[in-house]
Amino acid sequence: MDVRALETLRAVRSQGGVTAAAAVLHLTPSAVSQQLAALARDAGVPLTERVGRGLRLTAAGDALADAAVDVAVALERARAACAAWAGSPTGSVRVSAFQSAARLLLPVLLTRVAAIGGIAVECADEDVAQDAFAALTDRHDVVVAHRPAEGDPGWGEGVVAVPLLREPLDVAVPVSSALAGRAALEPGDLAGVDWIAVKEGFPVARVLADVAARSGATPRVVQRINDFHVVEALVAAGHGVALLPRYSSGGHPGVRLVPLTGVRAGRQVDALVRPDVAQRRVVAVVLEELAAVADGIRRAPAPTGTPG
Amino acid sequence: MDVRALETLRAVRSQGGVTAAAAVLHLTPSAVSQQLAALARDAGVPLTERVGRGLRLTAAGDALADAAVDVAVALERARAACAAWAGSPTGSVRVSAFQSAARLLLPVLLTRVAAIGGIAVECADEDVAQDAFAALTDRHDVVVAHRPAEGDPGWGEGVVAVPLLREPLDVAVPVSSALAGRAALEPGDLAGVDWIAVKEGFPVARVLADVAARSGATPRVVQRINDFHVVEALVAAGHGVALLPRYSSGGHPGVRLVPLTGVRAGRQVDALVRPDVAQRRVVAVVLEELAAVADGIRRAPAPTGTPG
DNA sequence: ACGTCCATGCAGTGACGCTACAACGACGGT
DNA sequence: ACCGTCGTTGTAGCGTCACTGCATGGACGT
Repeated sequence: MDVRALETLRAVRSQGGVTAAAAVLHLTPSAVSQQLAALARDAGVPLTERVGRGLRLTAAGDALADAAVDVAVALERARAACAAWAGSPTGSVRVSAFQSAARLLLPVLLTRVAAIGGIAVECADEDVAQDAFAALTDRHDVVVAHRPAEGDPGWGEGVVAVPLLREPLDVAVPVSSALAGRAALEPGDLAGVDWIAVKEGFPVARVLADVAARSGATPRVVQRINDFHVVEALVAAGHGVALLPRYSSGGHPGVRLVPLTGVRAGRQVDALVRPDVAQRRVVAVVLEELAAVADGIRRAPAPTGTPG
Repeated sequence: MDVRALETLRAVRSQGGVTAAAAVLHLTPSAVSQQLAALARDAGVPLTERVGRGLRLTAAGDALADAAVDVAVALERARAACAAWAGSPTGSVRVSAFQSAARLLLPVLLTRVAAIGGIAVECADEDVAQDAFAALTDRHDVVVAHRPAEGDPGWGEGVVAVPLLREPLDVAVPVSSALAGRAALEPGDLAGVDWIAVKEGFPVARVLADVAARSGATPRVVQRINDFHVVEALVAAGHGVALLPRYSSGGHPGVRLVPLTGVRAGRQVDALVRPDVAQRRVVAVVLEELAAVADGIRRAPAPTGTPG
C-alpha cells in the first residue's frame, strides 16, 4: 500500500476530481487514475464510483482517505523527529491569504520571519468562495481564510484552523452622507439603502443578510464587488453603502466607517493548515509568527487609512 | 522519505545489525545499507554510527525509528479501514511459540481458528533467550514468550504484550524420592539437592536463583537442559530435581510435581505483537482466540500427564 | 445532435532500487 | 603481533515500476 497513492486519494477527495487532484500533485490525470486503480486493487474494495462525468469516493474510499491523513501526519512527525537533531528550522513555507488579510498581515509577517533567519516565506493571494478555502491547503502550506464570526467554523474535516483575528464589520458610508455624522448605526437606520455586497457564496456575504433581516426587509444589493478598494471608491461616489472590516479597510478619504450596534456583525480570520503539514517545524514557527502579528493588530489596530 | 526505508531502520534497530535486518526483510545487506544511506541523506543527519565491527543507531536514528513504528501503525490502520468494508477478516497469521506453550496452546488454537474459517495460521516453534524474544516479532506476527511472573514485563520498547497465562512452577521429583510423598515443599526442604536447570539466560532461569536464595545456599546445578521432556527423563532417573511449569509438563510416569510454597514461583506467558501488525484485523482475531484458549486452560487445567 | 469535459486504458520511456561482486575495516584467537 | 574471519560499504548491471502522451468511451450542456 503506497503512501503516494494514499496522498493521491486524499487529494482527489479534497479537490473533487481526478484532473484537479492531478494539478495540485503535479501529475497527469492518467497517473492519478492509475494510482487509484492500483490502490483499489490492493485494498480489495472499490474506492471510487462514477457520478456523472466525475467521480466520488465510496464509503470505503472515504475511510481510507481519513486513514491517509493519519499516515501523512505520522510521516511528517518522522521528518520532524530528524529535524529536531538537524538544527534550527529551515526551509520554505507557502502562505496564501485573501487580499485584505494579505495587505494587513504579510508585510509584518515577512519582517518578523526574516528576523529569525533561514526561513523563506512564499506568499500568494487567493480569495475564493467560502467552501473552497479548505481545498487551497493542497497548494499552500498556510491558508489565511475568513468566515462569519458567528456560527461554527465550517471549514472541512481534514483541516485544522488557528484563529487569528476577530474583526468587527462597520458600515462604510460616504463622508457627504447624513449617516456619516452618526457615532453608531443600528440595523433600523439602514432600511431602504442601496448595498454594495460581495459576490454570492463568498465570505461574510451571509452577514449582510443577517443584518438586513434585523431591519425587516431584504437588502437591495445594487453591486457585487469583492475588492474592498473598489467598494470604497463606489461608496465614496455615492452608489451605496457597504459592510467592511474595520482593520482591513477605511483608507479612502471619501469614506467613513461607522460602527454597527444592535447586532453582532464580524468576520473571523483563521489560518488553515493541513494536519500533516502542521507537523513541520518551520510551518509551526510561521504560524506562531502569524498569530503574533494578528495579536499585535488586535492590541493596536492600525487601519490603513490612518496616516503615520 | 520512504516508508520501506523507515521499516528497514526499525528492523536494523531491533535486529541489531545490517545483516540480521536484511535476513528478516528478505533483502541483501547491500540493499539495507543503501536504504540507510538514502534515509540519512534525506534526513540530513547521520542515523547510524559504527561501533566495533557493527553499527548502532544515533539519537536521531533512534527517534526516527520510534516515529517509523507510528508510520507503520497508521499504514496498517489504513489497511484495516478497507478490510472493514472488504468483509470478514481473511489471510494468514504467523504464530510462533516456545515448545511447551506450542504443545499446550497451538492444537486448540488451530481448531478454534479453523472453526471461524478463512484464516490460515502458520505455526512455528522457537525458544530463545529471554532478551531475544522481542526480535522474533520481525519474523512472526504473534510470538508466544515466557518470563518470570514477578517483576516488570521487560520485553523491549516497540512491542505490545498480551498476557495469556500465569503458570505456577512446581518441583519435579522422582516418584521414588522421599519428597514425592509430600503435599507441598518449601525452599528449606530443597537445600543441598541437585538441580536440573534451563540454559543460562533463558526464561525462568532467574526463578531458580530466587528460590535457592530462600534456602540460604546457591543451588547446585548439575545439568542445563531446556527441553522439559528431557528434564523429566533425567528427574525420573534420579539425576536431580527441577522447576517445571504445572500445565506444560508432568507427563512422565516416573515424575511427580509437588507444589512449592513459601515463595512465589511462577512463569508468565505473554503473546508478543508489534504494534503495527496488531492493527491487522486477522491478527486481532487470532490474538483473541489465543487468549480464549489460555483462559480455558486456566479454568480447567489439563496437564498432558492426565490421561483421558 | 454536436461539442466539450472528464475519467480511463495502453504502449513507450525513464528512473530507481535491488542483486552480485569486490574491498575496506575491526575484532578475536593464536 | 599477526592473521583469519565477519560485517559493512562501494560499484556495475539489470529488472521492475511508475509516469507521460495519446486515444477511447461516456455524460452533460447547448
